[in-house]
Amino acid sequence: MLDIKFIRENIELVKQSLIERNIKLDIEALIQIDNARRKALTGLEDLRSLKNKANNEITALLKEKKDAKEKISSMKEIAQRIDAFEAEVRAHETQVNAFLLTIPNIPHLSIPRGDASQKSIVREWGNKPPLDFKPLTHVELAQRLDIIDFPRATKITGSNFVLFKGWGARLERALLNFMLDFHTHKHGYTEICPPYLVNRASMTGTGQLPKLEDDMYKLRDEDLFLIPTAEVPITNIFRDDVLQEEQLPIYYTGYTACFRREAGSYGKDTKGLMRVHQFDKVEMVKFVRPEDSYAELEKLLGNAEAILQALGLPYRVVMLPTGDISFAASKCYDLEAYAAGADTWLEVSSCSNFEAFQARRANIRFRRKDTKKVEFVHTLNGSGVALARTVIAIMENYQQKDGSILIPQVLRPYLDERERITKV
RNA sequence: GGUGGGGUGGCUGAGUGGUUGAAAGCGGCAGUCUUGAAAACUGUUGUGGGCGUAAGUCCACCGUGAGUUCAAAUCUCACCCCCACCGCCA
Repeated sequence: MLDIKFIRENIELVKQSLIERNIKLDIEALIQIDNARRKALTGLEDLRSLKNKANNEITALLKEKKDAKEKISSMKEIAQRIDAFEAEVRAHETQVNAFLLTIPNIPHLSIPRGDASQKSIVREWGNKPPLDFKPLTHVELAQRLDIIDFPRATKITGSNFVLFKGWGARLERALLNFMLDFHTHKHGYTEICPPYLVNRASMTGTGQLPKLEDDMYKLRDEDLFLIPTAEVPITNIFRDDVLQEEQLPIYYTGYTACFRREAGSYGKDTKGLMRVHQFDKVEMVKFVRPEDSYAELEKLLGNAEAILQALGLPYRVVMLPTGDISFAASKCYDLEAYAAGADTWLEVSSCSNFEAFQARRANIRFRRKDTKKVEFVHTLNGSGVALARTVIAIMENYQQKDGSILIPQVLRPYLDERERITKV
């Protein structure tokens, strides 16, 4: 969320950012509502001031055992006018806040302007596997090796759910353990295992609500949602808290399943593991001082890249343009892993700096050591990395002519030191 | 699910209608004393917002929301959350 004061002082900047994001919002209308709010607020506060003074006088009269009847009855009318003003101020406030929750973050100056076609490729790492045969897709491989059972997942739950089996399930678990170990041992993160259900305040704090309610799985009997990413519970750890400057930066990582309805994306990327309603992901979340957040973003990106490098997966780093970054982000890099079977790049990580956008919504602040002043932290997060698509990349890039899959070296300690997954 | 207790400032904790933004203690900061530190003593110490160049001034905030009243931390109602015990259960 942006500060209303900031918006008032930077109207042109905010308007420009909306154009660059291709979002239509009437900022002038917001300013009008806020003007009305301020006007009513001033009127209200004047009356309240009057009331407070009168109440003190009444108190004094009563103490001296004097008659205060006249004074009291004269205040009745004031009280009514205060009630009317309060209702007005409240109505305006509700409108302003609702509007503020729909305004996206301001894109950082360093990112490309324009729609998705303007994304810029920052760098590529690794070489595509030199396969001397026609590679299979992960769906075909999974079927032959009997490690993923799509039809039965559909029977149990519905379409676009997954059931891993045998070495497929082991591979999933190995990847999670490997990534968590890597981030905690080598990158200084503290592991978190958070709840998978969160309340409305948490969803609003990180920016998923109110905009994306249709994309969430929601409980019927309670106002709780299944998390779409570990970002939500982990970022909300410090909701409404004041941290000490010395505590920063804070690095958290955690594995959770992630649940997404993907409403409106039917027919798109529906093959196999590409776009599923439940997938596993290791997430990294940082709480940092404002002046450090862009350096921290680069480090975060490096932490995610290190995973792909360790797994030996060729990938590219993409900087998203203004029209393609998420609602809450001001700058975002995607990591796209190459998958040989489909011959395509798959988004396996998204690393974003939210600056104070989430912190303002979730009210996450810290106290400066020297000035003692409190201000909002900057929050960042990145996938480190998302599993379903990483599994695609591993299966397709490491497939062998005989239909088996070579296991990346770093995963073997987690898989009984096996070299490959073969048909059982 | 049942019963009982409770949500007050960074923390502990008083406060049941009228200078209570809120006692006291702890913690923090500044000072006195000291070669230095500790102790002791003194002072100070919440957040957000409106108006104002500023000094300043006004308003709000005692879980959340509504209500009663001239006046609410204090009374009423609803909701949320926490704790304890019982029941159920991985």
